[in-house]
Amino acid sequence: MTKINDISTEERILNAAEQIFENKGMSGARMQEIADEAKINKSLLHYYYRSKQLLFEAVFKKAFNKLAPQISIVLDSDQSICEKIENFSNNYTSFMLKHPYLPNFILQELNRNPKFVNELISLGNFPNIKKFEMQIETAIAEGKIRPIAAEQLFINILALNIFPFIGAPLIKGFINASDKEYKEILKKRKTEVADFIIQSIKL
Amino acid sequence: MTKINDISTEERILNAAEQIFENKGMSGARMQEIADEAKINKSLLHYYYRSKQLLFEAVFKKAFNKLAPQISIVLDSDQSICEKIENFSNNYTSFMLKHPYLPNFILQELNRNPKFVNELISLGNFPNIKKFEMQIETAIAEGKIRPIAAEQLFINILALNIFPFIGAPLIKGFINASDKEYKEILKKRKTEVADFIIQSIKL
DNA sequence: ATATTTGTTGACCATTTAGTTAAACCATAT
DNA sequence: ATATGGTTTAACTAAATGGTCAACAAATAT
Repeated sequence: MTKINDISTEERILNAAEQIFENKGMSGARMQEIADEAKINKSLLHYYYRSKQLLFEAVFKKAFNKLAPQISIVLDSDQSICEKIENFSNNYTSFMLKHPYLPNFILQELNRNPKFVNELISLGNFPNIKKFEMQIETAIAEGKIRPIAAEQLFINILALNIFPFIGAPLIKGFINASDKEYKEILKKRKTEVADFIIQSIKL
Repeated sequence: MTKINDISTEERILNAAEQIFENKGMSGARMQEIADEAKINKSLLHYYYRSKQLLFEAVFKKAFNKLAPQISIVLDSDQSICEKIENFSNNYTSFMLKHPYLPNFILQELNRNPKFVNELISLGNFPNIKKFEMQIETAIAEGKIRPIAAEQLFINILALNIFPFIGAPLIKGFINASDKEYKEILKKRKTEVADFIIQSIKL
């Protein structure tokens, strides 16, 4: 059985599959390429994960489960609004600097197959805006922040944090930044984005 | 010759190709599917556009040439900062509501093949941040807006306007919005986003 | 020791897919 | 009417690709 070795092979496959799927997407990825990356025979892919589709789903769910907890900071935690904005901007950007292809991969595949969202929702582990909505409405009623619809604020928080990774190639072109320079700009955003948002909603 | 018919067929192909490529991306699109969509024989695709790659490039460049002028509003026009933010937010969102797959398509393909940006730049027609940078620096020096790096502000403007389209399936899931409800939320953003940004940079 | 289960491989298969080709079609100029 | 040249089609090809299978290897249980 060699449990140690089992895990090693199965994980090597999953890691290789992540690498390839996140770079090329479901339709651009090739089973042979994943096998090469994992340095195993192509048949082994089918031995551990029956089909390309199932391997893809394993990768996708793993990727999504890295994203969901970050979103939960905003939607489900008990922090104050400012804390949420600051923590999310800082944590998310730090995390994505290490996995820059992840947001693009997830959104790409969700756009290609929007029904997948429903599966994720029914699987649980899918953050929901309700609690956040209450928090915002209360804060507005108490005169702590400017009036703004919770959805709009939520979209803004996501947009300002996620887009810089998805739009990287385009933005780099517009602002003439090298990879290194752009990475510095992203690092600065850990605090800049939070400031920008808070500045906009404070009275 | 039938010049009228020539254009009609060639354009029917390009329209069909847009439809398919923007939905499925380069690697997910099938030449047969494009032919079916255009209601012509597959060989005609190769007659007018030698290969899948060339057909794809025609579609991509056409798509990019719809986006570039919008960005130029922000980077190259002579409007005031507020006018730029208001006009871009309004124009861009209005336009994208009619072409919701466009931003996703462009960013997807640029992420998959970042070298393509260089081609676009060398082809001209690629907006550059320099002028905008000067404008922001001047406005800050004159005490008209809060200090902020031009790149950061520019990224924020793009993020707040573009992300809601790319992230649509995910956001819809988080906020429990139907397609119709989400479209309403996007419409509201035409003015909300501009307010949000201006609120943040004004003194 | 050896039978049994688990892991791994190379060879193979059926299908899909981009691309080709030769013939048919059709409008127009002569 | 008919030759000409662009347009369109059906049939075909070669390569790529996801997936299978039977045999081999290695570990574990008996």
